[in-house]
Amino acid sequence: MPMLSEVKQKIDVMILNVHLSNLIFVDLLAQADALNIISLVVCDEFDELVAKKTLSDGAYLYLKKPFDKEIVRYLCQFVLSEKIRREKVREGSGKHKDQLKVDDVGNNKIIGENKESEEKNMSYTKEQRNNVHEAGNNVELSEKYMLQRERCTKGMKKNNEGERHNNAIDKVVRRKDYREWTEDLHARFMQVVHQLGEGRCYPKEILERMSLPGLTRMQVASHLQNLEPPSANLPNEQDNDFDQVYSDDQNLGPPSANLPNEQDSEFDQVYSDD
DNA sequence: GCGCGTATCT
DNA sequence: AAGATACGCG
Repeated sequence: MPMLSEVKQKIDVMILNVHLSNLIFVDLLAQADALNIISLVVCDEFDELVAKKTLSDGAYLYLKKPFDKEIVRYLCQFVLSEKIRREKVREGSGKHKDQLKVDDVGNNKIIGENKESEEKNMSYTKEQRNNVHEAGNNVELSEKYMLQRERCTKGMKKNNEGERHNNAIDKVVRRKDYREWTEDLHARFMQVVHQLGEGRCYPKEILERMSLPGLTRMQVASHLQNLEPPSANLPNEQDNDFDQVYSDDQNLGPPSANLPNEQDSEFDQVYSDD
């Protein structure tokens, strides 16, 4: 473990050969995970429970021996793709949502869309990339030999000591679906907001008027929050006596100095898309 | 306990 | 940056 963190050159991958009789390597896995080192665990037996434990402890793949050379070839591609994925996540190359897509287990989708960042650091050829893609989609292969770690660990709420009966009940706590506000969705949202007017732009009503199946009030609220520019508050129409005091750059005069029709246009400004 | 606004987290 | 979550308040 000290070696992992003290070695100067960055370690990309750690391959761990283990026996089921000896499971004390979990700390090592955790250490590697903390250092963002990709860990492969190799074992000569397949035990699903151990495999899952291993994966949840930070391993990226669990492999049963023996495996042929072809697997090894795919293996480096798996590692490579994971490495790229992590890099992208780390530098948050935002904008492109590929990275955050909540893939389910086993579908190691390869990011092929982004052009620059990968070209820069890596030097693999295009055909290699295609092979990677192939490997990622080769479900049969991956199911036969390995179990892949599920991403997006999270979603467990207050999993406190209230319940000692840890068994099949808690199952898989799925992360709440990530709501992506597409153009259409946003447009619909804006339409409803305008339709409601500044008087009652409350999440609940917006939610109801949008009438979309999976949408939650929280999501609407969150989106609404992002919409508002920091200093402008909306739910007032004309009875804002003291609000204007806090706006610094305009309306230096008393509140009564407002032009009668300026409020509407101001509202439009606030909510018009850039 | 819900719905809201706001702050903070990922 | 875009959403999710936490939290306090009425």
